[in-house]
Amino acid sequence: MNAPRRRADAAENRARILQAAREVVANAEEVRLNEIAKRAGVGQGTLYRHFPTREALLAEVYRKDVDDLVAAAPGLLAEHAPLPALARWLDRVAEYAKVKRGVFAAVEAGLWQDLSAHSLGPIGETLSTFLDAGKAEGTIRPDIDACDVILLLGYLTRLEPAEWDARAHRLLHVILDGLRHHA
Amino acid sequence: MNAPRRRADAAENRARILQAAREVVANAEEVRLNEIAKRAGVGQGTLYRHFPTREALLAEVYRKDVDDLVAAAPGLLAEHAPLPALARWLDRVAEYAKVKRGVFAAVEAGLWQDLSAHSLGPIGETLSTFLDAGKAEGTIRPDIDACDVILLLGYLTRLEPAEWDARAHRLLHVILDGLRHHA
DNA sequence: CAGCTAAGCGGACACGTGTCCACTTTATCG
DNA sequence: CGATAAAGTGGACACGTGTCCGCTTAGCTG
Repeated sequence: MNAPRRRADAAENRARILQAAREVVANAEEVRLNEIAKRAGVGQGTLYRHFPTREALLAEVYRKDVDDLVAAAPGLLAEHAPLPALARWLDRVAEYAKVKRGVFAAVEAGLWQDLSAHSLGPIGETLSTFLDAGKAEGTIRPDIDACDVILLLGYLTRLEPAEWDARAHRLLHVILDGLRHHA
Repeated sequence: MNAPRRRADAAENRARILQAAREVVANAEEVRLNEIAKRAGVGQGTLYRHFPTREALLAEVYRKDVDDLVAAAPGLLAEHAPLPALARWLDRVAEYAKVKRGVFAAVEAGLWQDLSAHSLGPIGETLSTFLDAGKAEGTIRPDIDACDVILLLGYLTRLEPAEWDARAHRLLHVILDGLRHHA
């Protein structure tokens, strides 16, 4: 972590790539890696060196959004019972996914890589918080974990914009009902 | 449907492509369209003319499997109440998805195209049968449709083989619980 | 300050997908 | 049977992703 050898220019390149990525994401609908590289004035090799996959890049670009989402969790848990709190939080997640479709897909994919590495990542951790609270209370079935929920939430990725309003919210409720522990 | 003009050789090409596709799917893990074209002795253009997307091709290759799945539905509905019948059918679907992962993804994607075209396709129709029976009985919530269920089922596509046994069945139950109508 | 070493660079390349269009073939019709 | 129109063909091409490797250059070392 502490200052690997040649950080000066490498870090600058990394920053430039990120900057370029933000611009491209903001302006264009399509996010093409080589375009980002060109705009940042670096070769693809450099881009891929800093961000091994497209998901890694997008995840970094939107790290702040994820942080905001994560930060909202404790407040919800303090004010509501676990299940309603989770419902509200997922509403926020879904809202976000609606606006930033492509990004959400990327984040989800990245998240999936985290899971392979036996790390839940910030989103997974947050989900676990809700789930644990619900399990302790006895309202959430004890046999599921954050990974399961993420799997189910994946539908948000595939939902066409046109179908969004009609289905997203309702399906969230279906999932929440499924998570409920029927004593 | 009845004999468009130049069917003779075109149909033969189509058959050869299908034949080649079956061989490739059976032998290789990777399914590359251009390999199929080469093996069939046709150009890519011809392949894409007959099957506009990779899903269309795969769907045709596995049409029989889908038919089998669809054919199993009436029997289940005759012997069981709607919800348990659906549970068993989804078990079969999941079982199939486990063995033929790539295929399932392709079928799902194709199915999604059907839905865009306002046609449910055979799988969608079958699901609707179960859902309608359950709604009539009052055990399935009335506000969901086949499309919703397919959306939720999408997790099967993303599930890693290693995780399969641990999660697939359980998540099926979570979904079924979510579909249940709590009066 | 000069020389060294490896971290870092960047673009050429390989690969798969899907599109396009000039050419070929075949069914029909006079 | 020969002309014709259009259905069909096939491969070249454009594009995006991701990899690879020889060259550059920053930062240490004496």
